[in-house]
Amino acid sequence: MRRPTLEAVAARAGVSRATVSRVVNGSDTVRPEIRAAVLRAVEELGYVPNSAARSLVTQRTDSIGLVVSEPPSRVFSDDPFFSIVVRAVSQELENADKQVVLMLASSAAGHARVERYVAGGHVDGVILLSLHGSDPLPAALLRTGVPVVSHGRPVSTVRPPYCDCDNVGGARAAVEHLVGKGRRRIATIAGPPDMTAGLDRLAGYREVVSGSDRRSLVAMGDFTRESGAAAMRQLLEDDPDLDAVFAASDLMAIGAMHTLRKAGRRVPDDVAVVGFDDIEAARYTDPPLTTVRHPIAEVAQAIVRMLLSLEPGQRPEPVILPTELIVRDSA
Amino acid sequence: MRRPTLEAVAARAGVSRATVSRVVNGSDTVRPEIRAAVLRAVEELGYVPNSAARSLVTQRTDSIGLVVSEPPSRVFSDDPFFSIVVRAVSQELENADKQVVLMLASSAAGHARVERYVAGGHVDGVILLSLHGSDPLPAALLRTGVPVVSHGRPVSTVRPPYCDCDNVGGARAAVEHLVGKGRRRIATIAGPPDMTAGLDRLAGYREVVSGSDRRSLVAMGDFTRESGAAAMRQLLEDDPDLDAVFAASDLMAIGAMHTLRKAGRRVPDDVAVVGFDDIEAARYTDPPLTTVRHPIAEVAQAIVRMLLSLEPGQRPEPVILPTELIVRDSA
DNA sequence: CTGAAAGCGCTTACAG
DNA sequence: CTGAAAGCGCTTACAG
Repeated sequence: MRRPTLEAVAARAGVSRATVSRVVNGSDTVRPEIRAAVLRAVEELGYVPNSAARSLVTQRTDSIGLVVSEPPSRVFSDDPFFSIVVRAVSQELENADKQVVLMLASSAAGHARVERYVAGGHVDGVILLSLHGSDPLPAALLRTGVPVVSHGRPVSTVRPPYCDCDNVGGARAAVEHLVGKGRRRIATIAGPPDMTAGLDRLAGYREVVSGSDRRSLVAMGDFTRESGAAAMRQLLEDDPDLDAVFAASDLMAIGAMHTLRKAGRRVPDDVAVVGFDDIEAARYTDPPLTTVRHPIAEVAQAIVRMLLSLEPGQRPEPVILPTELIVRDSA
Repeated sequence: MRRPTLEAVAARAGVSRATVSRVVNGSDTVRPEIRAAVLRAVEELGYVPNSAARSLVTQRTDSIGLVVSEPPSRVFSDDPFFSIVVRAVSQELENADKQVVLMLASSAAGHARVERYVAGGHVDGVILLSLHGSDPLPAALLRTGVPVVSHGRPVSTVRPPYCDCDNVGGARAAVEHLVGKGRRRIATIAGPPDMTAGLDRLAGYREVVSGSDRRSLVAMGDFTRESGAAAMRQLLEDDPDLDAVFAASDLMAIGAMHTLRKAGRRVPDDVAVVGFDDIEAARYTDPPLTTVRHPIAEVAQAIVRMLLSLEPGQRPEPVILPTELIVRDSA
């Protein structure tokens, strides 16, 4: 079932290929009768332009790469972050009539593939997700000359333009809330130290704690429930008298609450818990989770707009969106 | 920053474009010295083949479309199903050196876009997700002649090949477990009636209930937490004496437990709860959720293999993977 | 084993 | 306003 070409449409409409091309591309320098005849032929033949041929001459592909750079261990995690970003990006790109090409790079081989793919001119731009400190991808992609933006501030020294939420301010608000509730021993479960979301939320915690004559008490996690549960066990061992914990993600807060329950601590009576992200699950925990809203979809939309308006050689300023403390029952 | 072409590599290596093409594509009919010279030139110039030009002549794109057909209301839900499928498909396709092009079709305009995109030869095959009864997409895509497979049995009369889990059997096992525990008034929160996962899980429930001289008690949901919470409220109103509920998704089970808690019912003492899917969150509810394991990633892998091995004109048999009851504390 | 040549299906100056 | 022609960057019979 061979698809009809421009040639076939031209023959049917009795015009040249150039004219068909003009009509198909919406040029307004075509006589109405001719346009109508061409459109009829297009319709009758079910003509759809071949995208490879078009890209070859226009040097555009009308697709954008969404590169997710994650270690294999987290690739199957059910972090809603991924899903929300993917959907928001697709939706926003849809308005610009562009497609999303998804690329997971979870290994060195994966990185090489992504790099080749981008260098092969397959996409007009790249959105980077989940950047880790040692990640060589940003530098490699920047070198291809293709426009690149990052969802979240990258750790690496070579920095593509990015959009992020106010991680430090959000963490600060969370911990200040705990201080305001009179909590004395406030611990934190931090995110991975090779991601800026991990670093910045920890920085916000430290600022408030050290500014209020409290001692800091830190355990590390990697944003997953399981790591939150493990970190909470560690924290209880380190200081059985703690009366509050700020987890750098809702998933870790959920894991922490699981551990607290098993240890017989009541939330918030014995230990107050605050999360970060305000994912939907935060409304369904027992008790419902007090957390910091992370405008994930809004950041994604901003990224897309940034990418689409990027002029060659230009370095736009980062965009930082505000967070908001959402008080529920856990703290 | 113009990228080097075959031409440039040929000039540098002192051979013809045909020879460079052969080396780049791994043909073994090239003399070793020449191959080495070409590879050196490729390296020095940083040559990467232009994919549009290659596709134009080979008529292949080495990418596969993943089409998610969902109403806008659910597009931003954080159902891990979406994330798991996307990741599993990418991973599996990576082994075959193919890329995933993600397409969300959440409106009539979206459908038209997807159809045009596929008809435009942008992808070599299509994987369909979240099919709803009235969805015109399967028929439209099948008409393009591009290979299509579906994740989950489609409702529509025109049926692409598919892979699914044993929804009926899984639901049966869940309800039999409740019967075995001596529960008398077993309700169900069903999925949407325009999706086979909704229909089949309800059918499994009905089979067991009606085969054990119990009355059925059904409320409808749409697989989300919120719908599960609302359905549970309805159920408690309809029959305050119910002592068990089978929810057709873990998310709905989580919503139902939320409602039960607010209504002062203890789980499982007053009301036993069983879910479906065994998402990670099921291990972190209070109490941990008894559920039916849905091998989402395995189904996705099977789909990809099916798609890649599809011969033109062939209609492979559906593949149905088994489910497994996971007993925890909620029932 | 290698090269000259045709051709994949489009777009876009350039003439007219 | 329209058409003839060149060209985008590859691959692949076909000769040799």
